Amino acid sequence: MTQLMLKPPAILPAPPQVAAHALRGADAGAWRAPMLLDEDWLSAHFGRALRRRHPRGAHLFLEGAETENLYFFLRGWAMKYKSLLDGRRQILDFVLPGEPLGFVAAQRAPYAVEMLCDAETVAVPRRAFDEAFGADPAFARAICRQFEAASARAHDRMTSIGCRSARTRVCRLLAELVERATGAVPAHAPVSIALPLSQRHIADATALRVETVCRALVQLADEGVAVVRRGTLRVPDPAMLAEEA
Amino acid sequence: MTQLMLKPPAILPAPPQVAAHALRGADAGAWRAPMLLDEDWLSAHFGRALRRRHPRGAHLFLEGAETENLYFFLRGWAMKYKSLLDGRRQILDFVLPGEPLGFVAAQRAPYAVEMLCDAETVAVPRRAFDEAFGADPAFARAICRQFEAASARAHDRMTSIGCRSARTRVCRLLAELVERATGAVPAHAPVSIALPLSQRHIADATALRVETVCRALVQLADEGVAVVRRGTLRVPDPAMLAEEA
DNA sequence: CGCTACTTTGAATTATCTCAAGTTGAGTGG
DNA sequence: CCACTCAACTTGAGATAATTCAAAGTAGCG
Repeated sequence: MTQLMLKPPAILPAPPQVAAHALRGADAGAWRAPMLLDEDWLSAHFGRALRRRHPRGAHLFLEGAETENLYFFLRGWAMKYKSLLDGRRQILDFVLPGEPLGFVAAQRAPYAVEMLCDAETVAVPRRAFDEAFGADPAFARAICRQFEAASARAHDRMTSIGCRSARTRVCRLLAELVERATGAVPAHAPVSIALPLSQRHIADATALRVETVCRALVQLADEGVAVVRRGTLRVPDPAMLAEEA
Repeated sequence: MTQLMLKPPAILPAPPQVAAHALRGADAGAWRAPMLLDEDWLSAHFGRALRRRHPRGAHLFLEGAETENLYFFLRGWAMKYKSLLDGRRQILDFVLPGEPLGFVAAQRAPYAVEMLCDAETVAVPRRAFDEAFGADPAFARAICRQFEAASARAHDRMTSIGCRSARTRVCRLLAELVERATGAVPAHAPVSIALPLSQRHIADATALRVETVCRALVQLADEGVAVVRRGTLRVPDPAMLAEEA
């Protein structure tokens, strides 16, 4: 009954370049990344599925919360993070349009989720999700696939944080985000994407301090490798950035 | 057709304490952790499932390999790791008896898997696995659950590596392994488990250098928090160790 | 018994952090 | 339109946890 709504990102056509807007947050995420789970299909499949809008800074849920829904991102970026007792924060992953969010087994959220810009989601009640998971192997597989991809990203980030220099960690993060946002493998053509992240966010994702991130970004900008300015990331040569990472 | 072979670890009875053997590797993992996926059930379910023995140091597969099987660990420990060009190695996770290993979506292994001691697995051909996944929602859910748990561990480790001191990172790792190996939540009763890891392994898992790990372990031993000696980890007070982590 | 890998300890080095002090820039309200 | 505010960004200089390098000690294994 379900047509193939699961497209491997790799074979998707490269999306159009997004214009570089000066407004951080407002326009970030307006362009839709490759939609792994089609919205119409979601609506049809989950009768009680609820479409929701979230302002920048809103929490979808906090760490430890009992979540009654799972979510699919239609628009906007979010971050998964853990807070530490000493006030530090580790950003675990980012959520981009087209990606699912939530847990099948865990009762309590192992991390918090906060919107990085105005966003839109489809909330699916756990029960409906469970039914779909059991009834539709293709759906189950797609979810599993997403978990696997998230797991791979977690491993990459762990390796990055554990083994690489500050500069390299920042490069890797930027390269990853460009690749995920554009859905394209790194080429030599210049790319520009809306990046709804402060240096604080980059610092918390790479396990560096803001000052260190700042120094790295200044250096990268000087060298023309990558320029982050006013909510926009410009990369003259993504392949070069990827190589650095 | 499938009886409930999926038991949440939390409600399992605490397993018997394993005797402290002096032989690293030989006896490590001889005791079986809570089996999430029963061996008999696996055999019955996957006709072509193949039981295999692997010596310590053997690779199940290397990073980048095209794996034709998925695996379930019956006995022994293994590690998932990534190798870096400069010779460094990041251990991503450990695999304990009762846990599945493999990828549904990825064609190529994103990490290598090496045995930490003599081990025994059940290899399930990808095709058979896929069929079971589609045919049996309970199985699919169990797999998803395991992925989720692995993902949570990756997030914890990322946070640990990114935000904590050398000493704390080592404590967290030891606490995690004790909890996974015994299947029990930390109590005040002394615990001793076979730990088939060298300091090198601990270093690569915590993103520290061997010397730093050594210094941390010496300190922990002096304070009576945890003692690692000849393949055995003794923890006088697991609750205290957990608190430290 | 001797090789090899692992562990331990010390001393010097360094990447990153911390602290401190600007500067810039977006948003606000007069 | 300007002054004000607050947060984000930038830069410098000093502190430090962990690394690096070096070397000795120990244990496992053929």
